[in-house]
Amino acid sequence: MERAAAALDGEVRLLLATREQRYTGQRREIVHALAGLGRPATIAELLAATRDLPQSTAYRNLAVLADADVVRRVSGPDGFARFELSEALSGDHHHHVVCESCGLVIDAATSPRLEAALAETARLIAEANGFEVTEHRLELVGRCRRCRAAAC
Amino acid sequence: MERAAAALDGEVRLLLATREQRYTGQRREIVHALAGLGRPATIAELLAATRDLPQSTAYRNLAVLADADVVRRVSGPDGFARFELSEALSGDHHHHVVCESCGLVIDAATSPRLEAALAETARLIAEANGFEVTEHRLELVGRCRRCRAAAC
DNA sequence: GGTAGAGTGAGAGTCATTCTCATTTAGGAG
DNA sequence: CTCCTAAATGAGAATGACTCTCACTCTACC
Ligand SMILES: [Mn+2]
Ligand SMILES: [Mn+2]
Ligand SMILES: [Zn+2]
Ligand SMILES: [Zn+2]
Repeated sequence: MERAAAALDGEVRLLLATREQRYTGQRREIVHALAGLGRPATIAELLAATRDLPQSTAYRNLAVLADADVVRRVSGPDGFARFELSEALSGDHHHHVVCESCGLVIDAATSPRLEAALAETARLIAEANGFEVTEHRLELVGRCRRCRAAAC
Repeated sequence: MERAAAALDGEVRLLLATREQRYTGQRREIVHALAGLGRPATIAELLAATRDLPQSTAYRNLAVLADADVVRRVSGPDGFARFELSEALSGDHHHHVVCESCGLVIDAATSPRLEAALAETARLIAEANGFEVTEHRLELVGRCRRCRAAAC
């Protein structure tokens, strides 16, 4: 993990440098908390996972990190914003599964077949509507294992 | 349109009746405004498209209509909630294309190939994570024709 | 017509998020 | 190392979409 953490820091520093932003201790804490969690985290989760991170600083730094394409903002089923390391950084395109009962959001692997169908859909949309489709977001909605077990 | 409008009202009345809710004039105005627009509308758009609809009544009635499965709440790229007639009512499963420049959201037809790929993905998720997937939401993100034309 | 309960609407309240600004910090110049 | 300047910080105020309150109105049913 030492090596991976150092490589992550190097990439983040580079992305921030292109926007003339510094890679401060708090920003590193946020990035490493997100890397450790491995799923989209709310502000509350980030505050719990770090030491001495004021709420206003968390919001401001997440905006900076999102602008530098270090993190991505994901909207969950509840009203809370969630954040994860960007696909540019992790190099792994994926989708999300959300539990409509407890709000949990986890990553879901994609597949060549699904991506091919999505690409074809995007092409048809472009033809029919003049819309240029640059990315897609897919959420699979349901109930997580825990909520199913606890169900009445 | 006369026939279709009457049929729509009948279905809405039935859906509301199962929740012991009335189909009032304001609720009819909202439903018909949504039917006329044919794409997810914001509260502001609904207020502009109707006469004498106070904001608080719009929010309350949209909540009632959503609870009765007459309308569906869709989250747009900006922070604003959007509403459309439910798929149960229109009988047409579809996805959305959103313009990240101006916030426009329009409907996008699906295809058997895409739905099959989505169903397979849902099955794999269930196997791997114990997640019971009941529905999916797909947003194709890009730039609309108007924003592309106006681009710098 | 009378009445009980649903619906209405103006305004107050909520709360995640953003903004403000005085203070602290850090990186480069000398 | 010591300034100097601009970025970063953080406590609190402000914002704004949305929800709640409650006195009033309407409506379905008798
Ligand atoms: Mn993710
Ligand atoms: Mn739609
Ligand atoms: Zn759950
Ligand atoms: Zn646009």
